Formats: sequence, structure tokens, C-alpha cells
Amino acid sequence: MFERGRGAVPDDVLAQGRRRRLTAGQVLFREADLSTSVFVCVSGRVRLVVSAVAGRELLLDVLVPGDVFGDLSAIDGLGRSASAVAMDESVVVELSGADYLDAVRASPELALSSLRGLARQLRRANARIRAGETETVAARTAHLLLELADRFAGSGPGAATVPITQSDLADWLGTTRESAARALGDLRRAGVITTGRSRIVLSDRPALVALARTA
Amino acid sequence: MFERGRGAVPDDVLAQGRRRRLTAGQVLFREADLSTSVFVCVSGRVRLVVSAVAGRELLLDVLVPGDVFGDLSAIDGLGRSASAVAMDESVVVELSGADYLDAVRASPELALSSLRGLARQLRRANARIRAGETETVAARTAHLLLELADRFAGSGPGAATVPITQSDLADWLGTTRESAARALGDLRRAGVITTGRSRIVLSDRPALVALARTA
DNA sequence: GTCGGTCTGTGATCGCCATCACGCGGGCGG
DNA sequence: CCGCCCGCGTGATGGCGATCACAGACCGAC
Repeated sequence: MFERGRGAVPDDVLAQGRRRRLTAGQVLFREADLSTSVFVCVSGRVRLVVSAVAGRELLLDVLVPGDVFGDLSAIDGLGRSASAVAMDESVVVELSGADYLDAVRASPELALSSLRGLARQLRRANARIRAGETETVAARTAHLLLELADRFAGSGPGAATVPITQSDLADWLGTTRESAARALGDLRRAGVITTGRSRIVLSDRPALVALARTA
Repeated sequence: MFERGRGAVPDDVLAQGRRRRLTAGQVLFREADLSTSVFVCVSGRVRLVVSAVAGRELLLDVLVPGDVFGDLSAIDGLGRSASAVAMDESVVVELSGADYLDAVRASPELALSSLRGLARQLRRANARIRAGETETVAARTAHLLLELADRFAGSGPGAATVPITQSDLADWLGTTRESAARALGDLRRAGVITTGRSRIVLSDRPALVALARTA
């Protein structure tokens, strides 16, 4: 059974799906599309983005192997709430929305697991609303780095590397590339991270946790 | 069957619950509490709030009769993600978390209905994230007024009255009372609303829709 | 009716962040 | 191997909104 944050899909259900190999930049669905497939990320990374004013883009999530996505449209039949784009060469399993709903109806355990997945996403969304409306860019940057470190590198005590560009980080934070770069510069000068091309290394996570609270 | 936005609970499940009468200001649960009861609002209004920096408060939602709330903790067993406080004299039905989960396990229809409820909340949360991070206070104010009009007064074409103080509106928008008052002042001078004590009247909804887009 | 508290309206000032602008370096494709 | 483009870093400036400050209006309690 695949389990990692966003829901979970048992192997027998997964076996009904179609395996798809994606190239970097390939679009699985676009915001407002009426498709209802549910996807499971097997390898690679997939971005969930929504468009905003002035051609800006807001990054809602980056999915890593094990994550389930696309479930909202299968559940309520409404248009896609975001666009899904492969970031690297990736592999996903695609399930039809009807198959997914049948599986949920047939299995109370899958239903509860899906509820847990949505509950987790809702808690994260509420946390992001609170952060966005009350914290500074510096504090949000520190918090997001810690969250991304858990997601991409596990939460071991050593130095963690987060593979992300500053542009994507800014889109995730809902700020500009320049502001994100300045916040990272402050953290770098404070000695808690080092920055590189498409890469941020958290060298002192306890200090970063402390800065996230105060900054 | 009770159905109104946030999930739905069939009458036979509702009958297992305990009816509770609340006085204005009474707290049902506080942020981080470990209780797992699920509530259904029967009459009155209930605020869902989270605390933020500097003693500020962020208003996540106002529940009206028919709404289901408190389901997140029942589903994932984690602490309450917000505090629930009655705004007026209200009546709610309280179900134990275990009874709720048993009912979900026993009824695929209830499970799907709960999934739809969470999906709806998640879409609203994502919309709020996008709004908060890309729109001005003026635009967010206009959008929120339209949403609240639907929620409190139905979406008939005539003038709608939204019963809310400017302080609460500001907490909902994640801004200050002064900024909310200024945004409302602009809308009033534009002739699309009138303001009163604890009350905002949308006198020209089409014009407000237009302003929400441009402002 | 009067008093107190809450809710509303608005001016002045300040700071964070968006915007514009530019230079630098390093990876990759040809 | 070399140039080009993408990603990073940072200064200058301006605007939106937070903060502080105060006054008037409405409502309920007594």
C-alpha cells in the first residue's frame, strides 16, 4: 500500500490504473479542465500550480513519489482546481475517476484513508492561510524551507538539501523572486543555510527553527 | 438529510447525537484541543477562529444552520485546527468522533458526502490562499462580501444584508479594522453598498462583481 | 434619559515588500 | 570549447497597508 501524506491507494486498486511516463514540462491537466482522473506519483516530481493576476503563478504543492493527486475533481465533479505539470522525467499511475469512486464505495478503509488525505491537505492549507496573512516573508521562508526539507530529504538531523529554484520558492511563498532571494540572503548571512543553483542546503536546522519563530 | 456546503449527515446518524443549547460567546472547543466530537449547527451562528501573532485573531469561517464542523479531528485524531465559539444563542448537535467514524464506515454514501464536504472546504481554502497572496484588500473585500451574501442571505438578485462587524470582516480578510473600513468606504462612495452598525447592505451586486474583478 | 461601551470613520506616519534595473556566474548545447 | 541563457544577488524607489491617534454615532443597561 502506497502511503505518504496525500491519501493512499491499495495495490489492487493501483493495478487497475494505467502507467504513464512523462517528460519534463508535460501537462497532466490544466486548471478548470473537466477531467476526473486520479493520479499517483511513482517517480519524479509534479507541480500543482494556479495562475494569478499579472501572469504570475502560484505554486500550491510539489508532489513526490507516493503522493496522490487529482482527487478533488473525482470527488465533486467540478473543474480542476490547479494545473499539474511534471517537473522532471516522471512516472505516474492514472486511475479513472469512476474506478476511484467505485473503490471508495467498496472499501471503507480506502474511504477513511482518502478522508485523512484531504484532512491533511486542509490543515496545511489553513496553516498557509494563517502564515500568509500574518507572517513576514522572512518567517514564511524559514517555515517553508523546514517543510520542504521534511518532504524532500526526510527529517534526519544532518544537513538537508532542498532542490528548488528561487523562482519556484517565491511562487510557493506568494512573493517575488527578489524578495525570496533577499530572505535567503539574510538566512545565509545568519549561517543557517547555504544557497546554490537550484539548491538550498539547510546546514543548521535547529537554528532555522528558532529563526522561523522570531523573524 | 442535512446538506449545506460542509458535508452532510443523515437523520438517523444525527439522532445518535446530543442536542446542545449554547449561549453567545460559549466555546465548543479550542485550537489544539484533543477532543474528536463532530458538530452540526442547527440554529444560530458559530465562529471558527485561529490565533495569530500579536494577539490577533484570524476568522476561518462562520457556520450557519446545516453546516457540519469539527470533522477534521475525528478523521485524523490530531488536535483541533481552530477554536469554535458560538456567536449568538445557538443550538448544535454533538456526535462522538467514534460514532461518526462508525457511520462513515457503515455508509459509503456518508463517506462520499464527507469527502465532498472536505473537497469543498479545500477548494475554498485554495481560493483564499490565491486571493490573499495576489489581491489587494479592496478586491478581497469585494469578493468576501459576495461570498458572505450567498452564505447568509441566499443569492437572490435583490439587495442582500450581511450581518457582520468590520472587526470580524477584517479578521476574516487577514487585515486590520482600519483597512477594512477604508475599503468599505471606497465601495460605499462607489454606490454599491451601504454600511451600518454590524451590517453591510449590498445594494448593487452586479456592480460589486465588476469591482471585485478590477479593484 | 443618561451613561458607558462598542462600532464606525478618517487623518498622519512608517515600514515592508513589489517593482525596476543591472551585473555576475555557471551549466549546457552546439 | 565557447557562447548563451538561466538562475542568482543586490541597489533604488514607490505604494499599499499597518499602526497610532482621535472623534462621532449607535445601542443597551440602568
